[in-house]
Amino acid sequence: MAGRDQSSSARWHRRKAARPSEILGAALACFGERGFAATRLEDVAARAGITKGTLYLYFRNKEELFKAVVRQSLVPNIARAEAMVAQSAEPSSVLLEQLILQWAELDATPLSAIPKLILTEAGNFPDLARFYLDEVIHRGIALFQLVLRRGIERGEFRPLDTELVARCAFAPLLLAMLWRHSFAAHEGHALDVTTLCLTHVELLKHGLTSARSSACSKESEVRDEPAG
Amino acid sequence: MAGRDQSSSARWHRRKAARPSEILGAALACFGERGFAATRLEDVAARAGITKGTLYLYFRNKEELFKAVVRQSLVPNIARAEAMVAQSAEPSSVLLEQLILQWAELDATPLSAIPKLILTEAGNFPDLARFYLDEVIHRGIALFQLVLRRGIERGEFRPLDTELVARCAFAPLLLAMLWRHSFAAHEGHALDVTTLCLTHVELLKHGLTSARSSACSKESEVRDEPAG
DNA sequence: CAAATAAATGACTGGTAGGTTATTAAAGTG
DNA sequence: CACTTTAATAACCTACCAGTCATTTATTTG
Repeated sequence: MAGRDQSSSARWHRRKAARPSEILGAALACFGERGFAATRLEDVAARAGITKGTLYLYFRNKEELFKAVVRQSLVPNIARAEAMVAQSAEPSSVLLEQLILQWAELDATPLSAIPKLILTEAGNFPDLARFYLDEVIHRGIALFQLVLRRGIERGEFRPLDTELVARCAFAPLLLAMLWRHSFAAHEGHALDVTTLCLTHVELLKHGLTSARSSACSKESEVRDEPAG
Repeated sequence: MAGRDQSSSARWHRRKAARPSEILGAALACFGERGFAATRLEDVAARAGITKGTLYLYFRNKEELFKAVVRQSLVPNIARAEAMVAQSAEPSSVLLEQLILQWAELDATPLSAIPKLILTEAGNFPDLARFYLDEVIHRGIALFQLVLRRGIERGEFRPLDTELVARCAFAPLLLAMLWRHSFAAHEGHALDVTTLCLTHVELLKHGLTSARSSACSKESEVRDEPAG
Protein backbone atom coordinates (compact mmCIF):
# COMPACT_ATOMS: atom_id res chain seq x y z
CA MET A 1 0.00 0.00 0.00
CA ALA A 2 2.84 2.36 0.79
CA GLY A 3 6.59 2.22 1.13
CA ARG A 4 9.17 0.00 -0.44
CA ASP A 5 8.13 -0.06 -4.10
CA GLN A 6 11.47 1.37 -5.13
CA SER A 7 12.37 -1.45 -7.55
CA SER A 8 15.97 -1.31 -6.29
CA SER A 9 17.30 -4.20 -4.25
CA ALA A 10 18.72 -2.00 -1.53
CA ARG A 11 17.47 -2.79 1.94
CA TRP A 12 15.99 0.66 2.43
CA HIS A 13 15.87 4.15 0.91
CA ARG A 14 16.07 7.72 2.14
CA ARG A 15 12.73 9.28 1.30
CA LYS A 16 12.32 12.15 3.68
CA ALA A 17 9.62 13.94 1.69
CA ALA A 18 7.32 10.97 1.20
CA ARG A 19 7.43 9.55 4.72
CA PRO A 20 5.08 11.86 6.63
CA SER A 21 2.07 11.33 4.40
CA GLU A 22 2.75 7.60 4.19
CA ILE A 23 2.96 7.39 7.94
CA LEU A 24 -0.20 9.42 8.36
CA GLY A 25 -2.02 7.16 5.93
CA ALA A 26 -0.90 4.03 7.74
CA ALA A 27 -1.74 5.54 11.10
CA LEU A 28 -5.22 6.57 9.98
CA ALA A 29 -5.90 3.02 8.85
CA CYS A 30 -4.58 1.44 12.05
CA PHE A 31 -6.24 3.89 14.43
CA GLY A 32 -9.47 3.54 12.50
CA GLU A 33 -9.44 -0.23 12.80
CA ARG A 34 -8.28 -0.70 16.39
CA GLY A 35 -8.57 2.66 18.12
CA PHE A 36 -5.78 4.74 19.61
CA ALA A 37 -4.82 2.65 22.62
CA ALA A 38 -4.98 -0.72 20.88
CA THR A 39 -2.85 0.39 17.95
CA ARG A 40 0.85 -0.50 18.23
CA LEU A 41 3.32 1.86 16.64
CA GLU A 42 5.18 -1.15 15.28
CA ASP A 43 2.09 -1.98 13.23
CA VAL A 44 1.78 1.56 11.95
CA ALA A 45 5.45 1.53 10.99
CA ALA A 46 5.18 -1.83 9.25
CA ARG A 47 2.16 -0.63 7.32
CA ALA A 48 4.12 2.43 6.23
CA GLY A 49 7.04 0.25 5.17
CA ILE A 50 9.44 1.51 7.84
CA THR A 51 10.48 0.61 11.37
CA LYS A 52 9.34 2.05 14.65
CA GLY A 53 12.47 4.11 15.11
CA THR A 54 11.91 5.94 11.84
CA LEU A 55 8.50 6.92 12.99
CA TYR A 56 10.04 8.98 15.75
CA LEU A 57 12.07 10.98 13.24
CA TYR A 58 8.80 12.43 11.96
CA PHE A 59 6.48 12.52 14.98
CA ARG A 60 7.42 13.27 18.56
CA ASN A 61 5.28 10.53 20.07
CA LYS A 62 2.14 8.46 19.65
CA GLU A 63 -0.19 11.21 20.77
CA GLU A 64 1.28 13.76 18.38
CA LEU A 65 0.93 11.27 15.55
CA PHE A 66 -2.68 10.74 16.46
CA LYS A 67 -3.42 14.44 16.57
CA ALA A 68 -1.72 14.96 13.24
CA VAL A 69 -3.85 12.22 11.74
CA VAL A 70 -7.01 13.80 12.99
CA ARG A 71 -6.13 17.38 12.16
CA GLN A 72 -5.09 16.77 8.56
CA SER A 73 -8.52 15.95 7.53
CA LEU A 74 -12.01 17.24 7.32
CA VAL A 75 -11.59 20.96 7.81
CA PRO A 76 -10.81 21.63 4.12
CA ASN A 77 -13.99 19.79 3.19
CA ILE A 78 -16.04 21.97 5.48
CA ALA A 79 -14.51 25.02 3.87
CA ARG A 80 -15.31 23.67 0.43
CA ALA A 81 -18.92 23.06 1.41
CA GLU A 82 -19.21 26.53 2.88
CA ALA A 83 -17.96 28.02 -0.38
CA MET A 84 -20.46 25.99 -2.36
CA VAL A 85 -23.37 27.19 -0.27
CA ALA A 86 -22.19 30.80 -0.36
CA GLN A 87 -22.17 31.03 -4.13
CA SER A 88 -25.09 28.80 -5.03
CA ALA A 89 -28.22 30.12 -6.70
CA GLU A 90 -30.01 26.79 -6.68
CA PRO A 91 -33.29 26.14 -4.87
CA SER A 92 -32.60 25.28 -1.25
CA SER A 93 -33.75 21.70 -1.64
CA VAL A 94 -31.25 21.18 -4.46
CA LEU A 95 -28.53 22.82 -2.40
CA LEU A 96 -29.33 20.50 0.47
CA GLU A 97 -29.02 17.53 -1.84
CA GLN A 98 -25.71 18.74 -3.25
CA LEU A 99 -24.39 19.29 0.24
CA ILE A 100 -25.22 15.79 1.36
CA LEU A 101 -24.04 14.09 -1.81
CA GLN A 102 -20.77 16.00 -1.74
CA TRP A 103 -20.08 14.71 1.74
CA ALA A 104 -21.15 11.25 0.72
CA GLU A 105 -18.19 11.12 -1.64
CA LEU A 106 -15.89 11.15 1.38
CA ASP A 107 -17.26 7.77 2.38
CA ALA A 108 -15.16 6.06 -0.25
CA THR A 109 -11.94 7.71 0.95
CA PRO A 110 -9.72 6.92 3.94
CA LEU A 111 -10.96 10.12 5.59
CA SER A 112 -14.22 8.37 6.30
CA ALA A 113 -12.46 6.73 9.25
CA ILE A 114 -12.09 10.02 11.06
CA PRO A 115 -15.59 10.40 12.50
CA LYS A 116 -15.30 7.04 14.20
CA LEU A 117 -11.87 7.95 15.49
CA ILE A 118 -12.98 11.25 16.98
CA LEU A 119 -16.06 9.72 18.50
CA THR A 120 -14.03 6.93 20.04
CA GLU A 121 -11.27 9.05 21.49
CA ALA A 122 -13.14 12.20 22.45
CA GLY A 123 -13.05 11.05 26.05
CA ASN A 124 -9.29 10.52 26.04
CA PHE A 125 -8.38 13.68 24.12
CA PRO A 126 -10.56 16.53 25.34
CA ASP A 127 -8.63 19.22 23.49
CA LEU A 128 -9.00 17.31 20.27
CA ALA A 129 -12.71 16.91 20.89
CA ARG A 130 -12.98 20.65 21.32
CA PHE A 131 -11.04 21.27 18.13
CA TYR A 132 -13.37 19.05 16.17
CA LEU A 133 -16.48 20.38 17.81
CA ASP A 134 -15.50 23.93 16.83
CA GLU A 135 -13.85 23.40 13.46
CA VAL A 136 -15.99 20.69 11.95
CA ILE A 137 -19.17 19.81 13.77
CA HIS A 138 -20.46 23.23 14.72
CA ARG A 139 -19.48 24.63 11.36
CA GLY A 140 -21.21 21.73 9.65
CA ILE A 141 -24.40 22.19 11.62
CA ALA A 142 -24.30 25.95 11.04
CA LEU A 143 -23.97 25.34 7.32
CA PHE A 144 -27.02 23.12 7.22
CA GLN A 145 -28.88 25.66 9.30
CA LEU A 146 -27.97 28.36 6.82
CA VAL A 147 -29.47 26.37 3.97
CA LEU A 148 -32.54 25.50 5.99
CA ARG A 149 -33.11 29.10 7.07
CA ARG A 150 -32.71 30.23 3.50
CA GLY A 151 -35.30 27.70 2.39
CA ILE A 152 -37.72 28.78 5.09
CA GLU A 153 -37.32 32.47 4.25
CA ARG A 154 -38.00 31.77 0.61
CA GLY A 155 -41.08 29.77 1.46
CA GLU A 156 -39.59 26.56 0.09
CA PHE A 157 -39.52 24.90 3.50
CA ARG A 158 -41.98 25.16 6.34
CA PRO A 159 -40.69 26.63 9.61
CA LEU A 160 -38.93 24.10 11.83
CA ASP A 161 -36.18 24.07 14.43
CA THR A 162 -33.19 24.38 12.11
CA GLU A 163 -30.60 22.97 14.51
CA LEU A 164 -32.55 19.81 15.15
CA VAL A 165 -33.40 19.34 11.50
CA ALA A 166 -29.74 19.91 10.64
CA ARG A 167 -28.78 17.05 12.93
CA CYS A 168 -31.39 14.86 11.31
CA ALA A 169 -30.14 15.87 7.88
CA PHE A 170 -26.64 14.48 8.14
CA ALA A 171 -27.34 11.66 10.59
CA PRO A 172 -27.87 8.85 8.06
CA LEU A 173 -24.74 9.75 6.11
CA LEU A 174 -22.60 10.04 9.21
CA LEU A 175 -23.96 6.78 10.52
CA ALA A 176 -23.12 5.12 7.22
CA MET A 177 -19.50 6.23 7.59
CA LEU A 178 -19.37 4.84 11.11
CA TRP A 179 -20.94 1.67 9.79
CA ARG A 180 -18.29 1.26 7.15
CA HIS A 181 -15.57 1.25 9.77
CA SER A 182 -17.25 -1.03 12.23
CA PHE A 183 -19.80 -3.47 10.86
CA ALA A 184 -19.27 -3.34 7.12
CA ALA A 185 -16.49 -5.94 7.32
CA HIS A 186 -18.80 -8.36 9.13
CA GLU A 187 -21.61 -8.22 6.64
CA GLY A 188 -21.85 -9.79 3.24
CA HIS A 189 -23.38 -7.05 1.14
CA ALA A 190 -21.99 -3.53 1.22
CA LEU A 191 -24.19 -0.59 2.09
CA ASP A 192 -24.57 1.70 -0.91
CA VAL A 193 -24.11 5.10 0.63
CA THR A 194 -25.13 7.05 -2.43
CA THR A 195 -28.45 5.23 -2.67
CA LEU A 196 -28.97 5.69 1.04
CA CYS A 197 -28.37 9.41 0.72
CA LEU A 198 -30.63 9.74 -2.29
CA THR A 199 -33.44 8.02 -0.45
CA HIS A 200 -32.84 10.13 2.60
CA VAL A 201 -32.72 13.37 0.62
CA GLU A 202 -35.92 12.47 -1.13
CA LEU A 203 -37.52 11.84 2.24
CA LEU A 204 -36.16 15.10 3.59
CA LYS A 205 -37.41 17.18 0.68
CA HIS A 206 -40.85 15.70 1.11
CA GLY A 207 -40.72 16.25 4.85
CA LEU A 208 -39.51 19.82 4.66
CA THR A 209 -41.73 21.08 1.90
CA SER A 210 -43.94 23.88 3.09
CA ALA A 211 -47.68 23.62 2.53
CA ARG A 212 -47.51 26.92 0.68
CA SER A 213 -45.09 25.87 -2.02
CA SER A 214 -46.25 22.30 -2.49
CA ALA A 215 -48.85 21.36 -5.07
CA CYS A 216 -51.18 20.76 -2.17
CA SER A 217 -52.69 23.97 -0.91
CA LYS A 218 -54.75 22.63 1.97
CA GLU A 219 -52.96 22.08 5.25
CA SER A 220 -52.25 18.42 5.70
CA GLU A 221 -52.82 16.36 8.83
CA VAL A 222 -49.38 17.37 10.05
CA ARG A 223 -49.47 20.04 12.71
CA ASP A 224 -47.32 23.07 12.15
CA GLU A 225 -45.92 23.49 15.63
CA PRO A 226 -42.15 23.95 15.36
CA ALA A 227 -41.57 20.97 17.65
CA GLY A 228 -40.40 23.03 20.63
CA MET B 1 -22.42 5.47 42.89
CA ALA B 2 -21.79 1.89 43.95
CA GLY B 3 -20.02 -0.01 46.68
CA ARG B 4 -19.18 1.03 50.19
CA ASP B 5 -22.38 2.68 51.39
CA GLN B 6 -22.73 0.12 54.14
CA SER B 7 -22.77 2.66 57.03
CA SER B 8 -20.55 0.30 59.02
CA SER B 9 -16.94 1.30 59.67
CA ALA B 10 -15.52 -2.04 58.63
CA ARG B 11 -12.91 -1.86 55.89
CA TRP B 12 -14.90 -4.04 53.55
CA HIS B 13 -17.90 -6.35 53.40
CA ARG B 14 -18.76 -9.67 51.83
CA ARG B 15 -21.45 -8.94 49.27
CA LYS B 16 -21.29 -11.75 46.80
CA ALA B 17 -24.73 -11.15 45.33
CA ALA B 18 -24.37 -7.44 44.69
CA ARG B 19 -20.88 -7.43 43.20
CA PRO B 20 -21.50 -8.62 39.64
CA SER B 21 -24.01 -5.95 38.74
CA GLU B 22 -21.95 -3.26 40.45
CA ILE B 23 -18.86 -4.34 38.55
CA LEU B 24 -20.78 -4.43 35.29
CA GLY B 25 -22.09 -0.93 35.93
CA ALA B 26 -18.64 0.42 36.68
CA ALA B 27 -17.15 -1.36 33.69
CA LEU B 28 -19.82 -0.03 31.35
CA ALA B 29 -19.05 3.50 32.50
CA CYS B 30 -15.28 3.09 32.17
CA PHE B 31 -15.34 1.29 28.83
CA GLY B 32 -17.80 3.85 27.53
CA GLU B 33 -15.57 6.74 28.52
CA ARG B 34 -12.16 5.40 27.53
CA GLY B 35 -12.69 2.38 25.31
CA PHE B 36 -11.65 -1.20 26.01
CA ALA B 37 -7.89 -0.95 25.65
CA ALA B 38 -7.49 2.33 27.50
CA THR B 39 -9.56 1.19 30.47
CA ARG B 40 -7.55 -0.11 33.41
CA LEU B 41 -9.14 -2.78 35.55
CA GLU B 42 -7.94 -0.95 38.64
CA ASP B 43 -10.16 1.94 37.63
CA VAL B 44 -13.14 -0.31 37.09
CA ALA B 45 -12.53 -1.90 40.47
CA ALA B 46 -12.17 1.45 42.23
CA ARG B 47 -15.39 2.66 40.64
CA ALA B 48 -17.14 -0.47 41.87
CA GLY B 49 -15.75 0.06 45.35
CA ILE B 50 -13.50 -3.01 45.32
CA THR B 51 -9.94 -3.91 44.37
CA LYS B 52 -8.63 -5.47 41.22
CA GLY B 53 -8.20 -8.88 42.79
CA THR B 54 -11.87 -9.04 43.70
CA LEU B 55 -12.77 -8.39 40.13
CA TYR B 56 -11.18 -11.68 39.14
CA LEU B 57 -13.41 -13.54 41.56
CA TYR B 58 -16.36 -12.63 39.35
CA PHE B 59 -14.94 -12.40 35.82
CA ARG B 60 -12.28 -14.60 34.27
CA ASN B 61 -10.41 -11.75 32.57
CA LYS B 62 -10.78 -8.33 30.99
CA GLU B 63 -12.22 -9.64 27.76
CA GLU B 64 -14.88 -11.71 29.52
CA LEU B 65 -15.85 -8.68 31.57
CA PHE B 66 -16.19 -6.64 28.42
CA LYS B 67 -18.34 -9.24 26.72
CA ALA B 68 -20.53 -9.53 29.78
CA VAL B 69 -20.99 -5.77 29.78
CA VAL B 70 -22.04 -5.73 26.18
CA ARG B 71 -24.24 -8.79 26.27
CA GLN B 72 -26.29 -7.75 29.30
CA SER B 73 -27.89 -5.03 27.47
CA LEU B 74 -30.03 -4.13 24.54
CA VAL B 75 -31.49 -7.46 23.48
CA PRO B 76 -34.38 -7.30 25.97
CA ASN B 77 -35.26 -3.88 24.61
CA ILE B 78 -35.40 -5.22 21.09
CA ALA B 79 -37.72 -7.97 22.26
CA ARG B 80 -39.93 -5.44 24.02
CA ALA B 81 -40.15 -3.33 20.87
CA GLU B 82 -40.99 -6.39 18.78
CA ALA B 83 -43.80 -7.24 21.16
CA MET B 84 -45.16 -3.71 20.97
CA VAL B 85 -45.24 -3.76 17.20
CA ALA B 86 -46.81 -7.21 17.07
CA GLN B 87 -49.81 -6.30 19.19
CA SER B 88 -50.36 -2.70 18.14
CA ALA B 89 -53.48 -1.60 16.29
CA GLU B 90 -52.36 2.00 15.88
CA PRO B 91 -51.81 3.71 12.54
CA SER B 92 -48.33 2.94 11.25
CA SER B 93 -47.15 6.51 11.67
CA VAL B 94 -48.11 6.44 15.34
CA LEU B 95 -46.43 3.09 15.75
CA LEU B 96 -43.28 4.48 14.20
CA GLU B 97 -43.35 7.37 16.63
CA GLN B 98 -43.89 5.08 19.61
CA LEU B 99 -41.02 2.89 18.48
CA ILE B 100 -38.60 5.78 18.26
CA LEU B 101 -39.71 7.46 21.47
CA GLN B 102 -39.50 4.19 23.34
CA TRP B 103 -35.87 3.81 22.27
CA ALA B 104 -35.20 7.42 23.06
CA GLU B 105 -35.89 6.65 26.70
CA LEU B 106 -32.75 4.53 26.75
CA ASP B 107 -30.68 7.62 26.14
CA ALA B 108 -31.03 8.67 29.76
CA THR B 109 -29.82 5.30 31.04
CA PRO B 110 -26.29 3.88 31.27
CA LEU B 111 -27.18 1.50 28.45
CA SER B 112 -26.89 4.38 26.04
CA ALA B 113 -23.12 3.88 26.19
CA ILE B 114 -23.37 0.51 24.48
CA PRO B 115 -23.75 1.62 20.87
CA LYS B 116 -20.53 3.62 21.12
CA LEU B 117 -18.81 0.71 22.76
CA ILE B 118 -19.82 -1.77 20.07
CA LEU B 119 -19.00 0.60 17.27
CA THR B 120 -15.60 1.31 18.76
CA GLU B 121 -14.59 -2.25 19.44
CA ALA B 122 -16.19 -4.07 16.54
CA GLY B 123 -12.77 -4.28 14.89
CA ASN B 124 -11.13 -5.84 17.95
CA PHE B 125 -13.96 -8.26 18.81
CA PRO B 126 -15.32 -9.74 15.59
CA ASP B 127 -17.47 -12.33 17.33
CA LEU B 128 -19.04 -9.65 19.44
CA ALA B 129 -19.72 -7.57 16.37
CA ARG B 130 -21.47 -10.52 14.80
CA PHE B 131 -23.52 -11.09 17.91
CA TYR B 132 -24.70 -7.50 17.89
CA LEU B 133 -25.29 -7.43 14.21
CA ASP B 134 -27.56 -10.47 14.46
CA GLU B 135 -29.27 -9.90 17.79
CA VAL B 136 -29.76 -6.16 17.81
CA ILE B 137 -29.04 -4.33 14.60
CA HIS B 138 -30.61 -6.65 12.07
CA ARG B 139 -33.57 -7.27 14.33
CA GLY B 140 -33.96 -3.54 14.83
CA ILE B 141 -33.86 -2.80 11.12
CA ALA B 142 -36.27 -5.65 10.41
CA LEU B 143 -38.66 -4.25 12.97
CA PHE B 144 -38.68 -0.84 11.35
CA GLN B 145 -39.10 -2.49 7.97
CA LEU B 146 -42.10 -4.36 9.30
CA VAL B 147 -43.79 -1.15 10.36
CA LEU B 148 -42.90 0.57 7.10
CA ARG B 149 -44.18 -2.31 4.99
CA ARG B 150 -47.37 -2.36 7.01
CA GLY B 151 -47.82 1.35 6.38
CA ILE B 152 -47.21 0.95 2.69
CA GLU B 153 -49.65 -1.93 2.38
CA ARG B 154 -52.34 0.07 4.15
CA GLY B 155 -51.76 3.05 1.91
CA GLU B 156 -50.53 5.22 4.78
CA PHE B 157 -47.02 5.47 3.38
CA ARG B 158 -45.88 5.72 -0.21
CA PRO B 159 -43.67 2.90 -1.49
CA LEU B 160 -39.99 3.31 -0.65
CA ASP B 161 -36.98 1.11 -0.04
CA THR B 162 -37.82 -0.03 3.48
CA GLU B 163 -34.31 -0.99 4.50
CA LEU B 164 -32.84 2.36 3.60
CA VAL B 165 -35.70 4.28 5.16
CA ALA B 166 -35.33 2.14 8.28
CA ARG B 167 -31.71 3.22 8.56
CA CYS B 168 -32.74 6.83 8.13
CA ALA B 169 -35.42 6.39 10.74
CA PHE B 170 -33.23 5.56 13.69
CA ALA B 171 -30.11 7.45 12.59
CA PRO B 172 -30.76 10.70 14.46
CA LEU B 173 -31.58 8.92 17.70
CA LEU B 174 -28.59 6.63 17.48
CA LEU B 175 -26.33 9.54 16.67
CA ALA B 176 -27.68 11.39 19.69
CA MET B 177 -26.68 8.47 21.91
CA LEU B 178 -23.20 8.46 20.43
CA TRP B 179 -23.09 12.21 20.93
CA ARG B 180 -23.94 11.92 24.59
CA HIS B 181 -20.95 9.68 25.19
CA SER B 182 -18.44 11.66 23.18
CA PHE B 183 -19.14 15.36 22.75
CA ALA B 184 -21.90 16.07 25.24
CA ALA B 185 -19.36 16.60 28.02
CA HIS B 186 -17.52 19.22 25.98
CA GLU B 187 -20.53 21.34 25.20
CA GLY B 188 -22.39 23.73 27.42
CA HIS B 189 -26.00 23.00 26.62
CA ALA B 190 -27.31 19.45 26.57
CA LEU B 191 -28.98 18.00 23.51
CA ASP B 192 -32.63 17.28 24.25
CA VAL B 193 -33.09 13.88 22.69
CA THR B 194 -36.84 13.78 23.09
CA THR B 195 -37.27 17.05 21.22
CA LEU B 196 -34.86 15.87 18.57
CA CYS B 197 -36.85 12.70 18.09
CA LEU B 198 -40.17 14.52 17.99
CA THR B 199 -38.86 16.84 15.30
CA HIS B 200 -37.44 13.93 13.39
CA VAL B 201 -40.61 11.89 13.64
CA GLU B 202 -42.66 14.83 12.46
CA LEU B 203 -40.32 15.18 9.49
CA LEU B 204 -40.52 11.46 8.81
CA LYS B 205 -44.30 11.33 8.88
CA HIS B 206 -44.45 14.20 6.46
CA GLY B 207 -41.83 12.59 4.25
CA LEU B 208 -43.42 9.16 4.23
CA THR B 209 -47.03 10.14 3.78
CA SER B 210 -48.46 8.84 0.58
CA ALA B 211 -50.24 11.27 -1.73
CA ARG B 212 -53.31 9.07 -1.49
CA SER B 213 -53.85 9.26 2.25
CA SER B 214 -52.80 12.82 2.90
CA ALA B 215 -55.35 15.60 3.18
CA CYS B 216 -54.03 16.74 -0.15
CA SER B 217 -55.59 14.75 -2.95
CA LYS B 218 -53.54 16.10 -5.82
CA GLU B 219 -50.16 14.52 -6.36
CA SER B 220 -47.45 16.82 -5.09
CA GLU B 221 -44.28 17.80 -6.89
CA VAL B 222 -42.47 14.86 -5.38
CA ARG B 223 -42.01 11.97 -7.72
CA ASP B 224 -43.16 8.54 -6.60
CA GLU B 225 -40.17 6.55 -7.75
CA PRO B 226 -39.03 4.20 -4.97
CA ALA B 227 -35.55 5.73 -5.00
CA GLY B 228 -33.84 2.58 -6.29
C1' DC C 1 -17.64 -17.66 71.58
C1' DA C 2 -14.40 -20.35 68.89
C1' DA C 3 -13.59 -22.58 64.66
C1' DA C 4 -14.45 -22.82 59.82
C1' DT C 5 -15.36 -20.67 55.52
C1' DA C 6 -14.73 -17.86 51.73
C1' DA C 7 -14.91 -12.87 50.22
C1' DA C 8 -11.70 -9.48 49.65
C1' DT C 9 -7.20 -7.68 49.65
C1' DG C 10 -2.61 -6.00 47.99
C1' DA C 11 1.94 -7.13 46.98
C1' DC C 12 4.03 -9.45 43.24
C1' DT C 13 5.26 -11.04 38.31
C1' DG C 14 5.81 -11.14 33.44
C1' DG C 15 4.83 -9.69 29.01
C1' DT C 16 4.01 -5.97 26.08
C1' DA C 17 4.64 -1.76 23.79
C1' DG C 18 6.14 3.31 24.03
C1' DG C 19 10.18 5.64 23.60
C1' DT C 20 15.71 6.02 23.17
C1' DT C 21 20.17 5.62 21.05
C1' DA C 22 24.38 3.67 19.14
C1' DT C 23 25.16 1.95 14.71
C1' DT C 24 24.57 1.24 9.66
C1' DA C 25 24.38 2.58 5.07
C1' DA C 26 22.07 5.38 1.32
C1' DA C 27 22.56 9.54 -0.96
C1' DG C 28 24.92 13.95 -1.62
C1' DT C 29 29.52 16.66 -2.44
C1' DG C 30 34.00 18.32 -4.22
C1' DC D 1 36.12 7.98 -5.75
C1' DA D 2 36.98 9.27 -0.83
C1' DC D 3 34.44 11.85 2.54
C1' DT D 4 30.44 13.87 4.83
C1' DT D 5 25.81 13.94 6.08
C1' DT D 6 21.72 12.09 7.81
C1' DA D 7 17.76 8.79 6.93
C1' DA D 8 16.85 4.56 8.72
C1' DT D 9 17.61 0.74 11.62
C1' DA D 10 17.47 -2.61 15.55
C1' DA D 11 18.75 -3.61 19.95
C1' DC D 12 17.76 -1.77 24.22
C1' DC D 13 15.43 0.29 28.36
C1' DT D 14 11.53 1.03 31.18
C1' DA D 15 6.82 1.99 32.72
C1' DC D 16 2.62 0.16 32.93
C1' DC D 17 -0.97 -3.05 33.58
C1' DA D 18 -3.31 -7.72 33.10
C1' DG D 19 -3.42 -11.47 35.76
C1' DT D 20 -1.86 -14.37 40.22
C1' DC D 21 -1.71 -15.84 44.97
C1' DA D 22 -0.52 -15.91 49.83
C1' DT D 23 -2.63 -13.47 53.47
C1' DT D 24 -6.26 -11.00 55.98
C1' DT D 25 -10.75 -10.58 57.91
C1' DA D 26 -15.97 -10.37 57.67
C1' DT D 27 -19.34 -13.59 58.24
C1' DT D 28 -21.38 -18.11 59.22
C1' DT D 29 -21.96 -22.10 61.97
C1' DG D 30 -21.98 -25.35 65.74
